[in-house]
Amino acid sequence: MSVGLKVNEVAKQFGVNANTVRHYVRIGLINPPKDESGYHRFGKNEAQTLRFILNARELGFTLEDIQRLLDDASRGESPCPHARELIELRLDQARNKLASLQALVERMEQATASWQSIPDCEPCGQHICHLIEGTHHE
Amino acid sequence: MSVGLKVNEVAKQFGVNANTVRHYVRIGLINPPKDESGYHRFGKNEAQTLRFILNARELGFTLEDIQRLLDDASRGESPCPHARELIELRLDQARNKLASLQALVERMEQATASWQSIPDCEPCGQHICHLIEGTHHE
DNA sequence: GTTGACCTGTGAGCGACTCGAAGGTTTATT
DNA sequence: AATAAACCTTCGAGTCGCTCACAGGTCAAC
Repeated sequence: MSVGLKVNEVAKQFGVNANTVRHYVRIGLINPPKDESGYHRFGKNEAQTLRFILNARELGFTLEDIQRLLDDASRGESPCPHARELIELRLDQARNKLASLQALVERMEQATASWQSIPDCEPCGQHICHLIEGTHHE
Repeated sequence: MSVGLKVNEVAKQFGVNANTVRHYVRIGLINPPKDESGYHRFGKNEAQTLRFILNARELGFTLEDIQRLLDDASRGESPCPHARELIELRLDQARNKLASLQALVERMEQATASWQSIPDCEPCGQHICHLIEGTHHE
């Protein structure tokens, strides 16, 4: 029976940066055993945990959320109730972020569009950059 | 002639957190002179700089960008060319972020919708959370 | 003269990595 | 057998734009 994959191997298999995997190990999301040389070895359980982490990350859970779900599962409890609560919260936050980002992009687009017809300013002491200071957004 | 406003006063006037103003002072975006008691005093120039910073921030410039624009202006050069370059870059980045955030929100919405009809799983050792692991997104 | 409200500078914390340094291990080549 | 290349380890620090906390100085009112 094989001892499992090393960090670079498992990272390559899942298509993520090896440093990302090390980060998850560092903060305790995954606890791969070490071989006699001190190398982390990812067996079936650890690979499953990593896959879970990457799936959850794709769904907008924070690493702290994921830690909590893993803790639930390791205590033999169903993580589903927390998963439902947490994704509700993260979805709400993501929608807020999305709205403010959309507003930002619109402001930026309006600014660049209006700047097309404005020449560069020469320093006059009255303003720092009339492009920026002349852009009004309420 | 007045020596100018103190941090809390200028922050209140512009509707920002005093700590934010202190942060800008700390990283050198604003350099308000100090009075005999060591208190930062914001006169007309400093207030103008703060207004510029807040305007530029609203347009998606990073603080480093803003520093650069202020440096241009203080060297007597027009910051406009850099402003045009930088907003192009930041707009591009904001659009990319927007797209990935939109995709995230869609994944989250699909997941929560599909979870409505799925009961909580009991721990079975086969999976960590079938809600999350059963959610497939390509 | 003391209370309370302000101010100062500094350090640390947020989130999720990402990079670098310093050093140990393994593999391949000479 | 020596050595070089390519891996691995831990740990610390950097990213961004704040935000908060700490320890202490200043000032106006009572």
